[in-house]
Order: sequence, then C-alpha cells, then structure tokens
Amino acid sequence: MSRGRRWIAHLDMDAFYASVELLRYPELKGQPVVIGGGRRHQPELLADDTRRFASLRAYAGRGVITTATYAARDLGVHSGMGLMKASKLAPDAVLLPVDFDEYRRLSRAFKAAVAEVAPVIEDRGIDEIYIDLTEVPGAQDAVGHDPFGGVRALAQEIRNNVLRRTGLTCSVGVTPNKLLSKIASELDKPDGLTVLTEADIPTRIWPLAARKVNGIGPKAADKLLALGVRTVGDLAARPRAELIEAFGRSYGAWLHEVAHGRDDRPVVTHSDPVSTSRETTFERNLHAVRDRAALGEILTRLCTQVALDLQRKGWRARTIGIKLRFEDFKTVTRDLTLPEPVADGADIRRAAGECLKRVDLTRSLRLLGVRASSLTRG
DNA sequence: TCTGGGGTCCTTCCGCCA
DNA sequence: TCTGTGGCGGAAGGACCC
Repeated sequence: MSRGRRWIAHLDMDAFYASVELLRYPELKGQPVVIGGGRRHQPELLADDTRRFASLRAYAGRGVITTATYAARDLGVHSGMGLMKASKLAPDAVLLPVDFDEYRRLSRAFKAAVAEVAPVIEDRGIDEIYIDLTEVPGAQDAVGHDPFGGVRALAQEIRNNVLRRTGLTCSVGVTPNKLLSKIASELDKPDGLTVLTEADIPTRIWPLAARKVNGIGPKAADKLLALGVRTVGDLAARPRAELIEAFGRSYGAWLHEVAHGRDDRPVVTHSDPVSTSRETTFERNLHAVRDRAALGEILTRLCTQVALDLQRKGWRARTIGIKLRFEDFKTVTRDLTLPEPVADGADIRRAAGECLKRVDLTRSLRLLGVRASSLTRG
C-alpha cells in the first residue's frame, strides 16, 4: 500500500541521438554536429585511420534535422529544421546519418540501468521514460535537513547508473505527477536533477511559457496568446468556465487542471501497439499519371515493409490505410477495414490499391505512406 | 531552399441498427 | 408503420509528441 508522498520521475536523455554518435566518434566532442538526412553521408575511413565526415555545406535534398549537439544548437539550428536552411546557418557543422539500430540498443541499455534501481517504468519512446518512485525503498526518507533527501538520492543513483552503463548523461525531474515531472526534467538540462513539490508551482512553473506544458502545442499556444495567456501562471488565473468556453468541455477543463499542476495519470508499464506504418517523401514530386509506374513500385515497397514489420512483431491488421501528401503540403488519408485481419504483403497491397482509387490524383504528390491498424496478435 | 518518419489520441460525421 | 433516439463501428482529419 502506498504511504507518504507520490513521487514520479521523468527521465530524458540529453540530445540522445547526437550523444550516441559522440560515443562512437569522440573526436567530434565539442563540435557542432547534426543528425539527419538519408543514408548517404556515412563517415569515410581514411588510409591514416582518421575519419572524414560530411559537412552540412554540400547538402541538397528534403531532409530535416533529427537532433543537433548543443554546440550546433548554439549556431541556431534545431531539430525539425530543414537541412538546406541549416546548411546556411552552420555550413561547417558535421552531418551524420541516423542509425536507429544503435539508438535502440542504447535505449534498451539505459532503461535496463534504470530498472536496476526502480522497476516501475513507463516507456515514452526511445529517449525518455516515467518512473514511479513512490514505493522504492528510501523514497520517503528525509536526509538531514532535506525532507526530500531520500528521493533526491534515489534519482541521483538512477542518473549515476545510466552514466555507468551507457556513458550517456540524462536529465531528471521528480515531482508528485507526470505533468510536473516532464516540465521539471527540462529545467536544468543537460545533466540536471530537479525535485519539486506542489509548493513550488507558483515560483517554478507559473513563470514558464504555456507552450512548455506537454499537450499545449503550437495551435493551442497561439489561441491562448490571442486570449492574453502567455505563461502557465496566466492560464492559472483564468476561470475554468472561460477556458471551457474557449476550448471546449474536455480540453478547456484539462487546461485548467494542468495550470494548477494537477495530474493523476498513473505510470503505465505496459501497452499494446495501435498501429504501424511506413511512409516516404520523394526526392522530387511525382504525378499519378506521368509517374504511375514509379508510384506503383513505391506503394508496393511500402506495403512489403509494413507486412514485414507486422510479421516480425507477430501482429495482424484488420484496417489498412494510405496517406498522401500533395505538393501544397495538404494531406489526405483513406482507410479500409477488412473482414479478416491480414499480415501478407499482397493482401495489404490490394487494400492500399482500393484506398488509392478513392483519392483525386490531379495534383502532384510529395509523400506516400501505408498504415496498418486495428492490430491483433497473429 | 519549404517543411522527415513513426506514432497516439481526440473529435466529428455518417450509416446502420435496435 | 412512423418517428425519434442513442449506441456503435468505421472513416477522415487534426493536434500533438518524440
């Protein structure tokens, strides 16, 4: 039975992909490095055993930055930025391709390191997790004059163990709930530890931009700004009814709760996947008529990849969908639910073909995707 | 020089059916 | 039989996140 305070940690690996690359290529430490783009731009091993890295200067294509080192961020580049734009800002930055297999390997390693100290973990993707520390021995103890010394020491032990097992640093926020911990882990990044309680909300949370709240994205932030709400504190000052009026019953009430730091979501240690998908942005836009053969090949390849993903994980899908992005960046989707779940490439291809017939294909396409959902165990 | 890829969840609409 | 209502699955789009 739970006794004492609820303590939830949010752990976020520091510039994860870039830090993994620096483990491999320590000679790049301190340099501006960006990760992104295609499989080209592999470092080249020279005769004298040194490596030659691609620089951003020569980049041409439609890729974006996946992660950048802190040195690169200082030059004004950041994740999500187009590589062409980044090459103007930081032409001498090193460009490395993404290596998801390696990131997944270190992701498993850091999660195992955490589990050695605290086993109740919620996966939130490759580089972050929530950890329920409430029941971990020592979490409720005071240490000297520090009433929260026990949980602080525990979080530090987790950070030490992650560094020991992976060579990577992380930032941790520890608070009474997931919402506050997610915010707190960013307050002292990189390599930081922040412990907060409800008493700290007015001084540490309310001054922050509303956008810092997980769940307030660019659209909601713009709308809030138009209402004169810039910070979390501004949001907390608004009556619940006013927020519901502006944002609807569900989201409005949620905004009111989060502004006051309230969140009772549990740490969820297991969840089944909902969908799996593959998509690709073309090197150049393709037209349904002029590039019919090329598009057909790409669609078949995506279906094959989705089928292999399903088979590898032992899943079958009852709903198959496609996603198309036109030259003007407008996106449409079409779904088809089948009488029986499938995992075969040809079945998926047939369903995707049916979906495609329901789209007006007069404009050129920049992206094509295939999605499998309504998953069941095969 | 336009803007990746892989996800989750929510809302709305629609047709079907009890 | 007509009308209304409410649940539900499926489809589409959108916001958001890493």
